[in-house]
Amino acid sequence: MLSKKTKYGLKALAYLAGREDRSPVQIAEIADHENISQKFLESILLTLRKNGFLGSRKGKGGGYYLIKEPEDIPMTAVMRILEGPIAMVPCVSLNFYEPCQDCPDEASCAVHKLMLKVRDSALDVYRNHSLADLI
Amino acid sequence: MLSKKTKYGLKALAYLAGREDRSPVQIAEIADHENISQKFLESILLTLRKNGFLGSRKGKGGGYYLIKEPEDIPMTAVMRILEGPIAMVPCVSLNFYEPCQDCPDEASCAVHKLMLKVRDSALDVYRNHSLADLI
DNA sequence: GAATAACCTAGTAAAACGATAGGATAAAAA
DNA sequence: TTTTTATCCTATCGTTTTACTAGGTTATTC
Repeated sequence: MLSKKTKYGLKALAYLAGREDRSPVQIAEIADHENISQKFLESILLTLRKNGFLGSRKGKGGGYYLIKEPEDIPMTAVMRILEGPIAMVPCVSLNFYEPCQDCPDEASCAVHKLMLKVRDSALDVYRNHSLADLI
Repeated sequence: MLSKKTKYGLKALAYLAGREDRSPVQIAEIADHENISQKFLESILLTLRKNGFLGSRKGKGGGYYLIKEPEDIPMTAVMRILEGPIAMVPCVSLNFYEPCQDCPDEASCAVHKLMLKVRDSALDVYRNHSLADLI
């Protein structure tokens, strides 16, 4: 299941991407428009900024704005920052790999083989979409 | 992320499917072979039985056994019982549909469109695999 | 009737989730 | 310079989910 954090983050990014100009938009405006708790959204936008997706300005006329063009923001990157691994098990994750405690041999693991295919199929979708496709 | 419940359930089913005969196998044997807590596995096998995937016998020589041939057990069915919805958001789920509170219009929701594609890609994998493919 | 092994309900510790509180900092306006 | 505005940041908190565990019940076999 997609966390609310990811869902809200995607909606906020899509909202920013859908605007004509790239002038700062206040958290309150986004939260209001997308029906998101403002405080919660605040923390989400903060992590998006810290990870290079957004810029921000304080004070009057401040807010958040896209730092790159929507076409140049791949969904793989966004999903990995917001949701974490795209894979359903750490042992098939490209960016968050971890071996399983319980299985002695990955190559002969039934779950491993299936989950590799599921990961590849999801990856295929995310790799072929940028933020621009969300608008 | 795949829950341990699902992971263990898949492993147990694969273990049963990989045996030559369909005679009952004790929980202890499966738990031992797959490095799973026996009590936890017990509850998982119980739900698999209640959902028509397994049969069981009590007493000496008892245990669990596959009720159908592995080829006839689609991964979609197994995943839905063990893990729940295949979709990442309820609003794009075929079997567990629920509307979102926060978004007024599904058709114009950025997340909705993307998650539909992700669901379809995952569904494609599960639909093209049966338990037989896990061995 | 003793041993065996599944059946079943309940409970529980720990982690994750979805926020919220409240002040600090920076920038613009007065 | 002071006030206002809006992000920055850390900490906390209630609820839910997860991953088990406990302990007794029932059915089957020997």
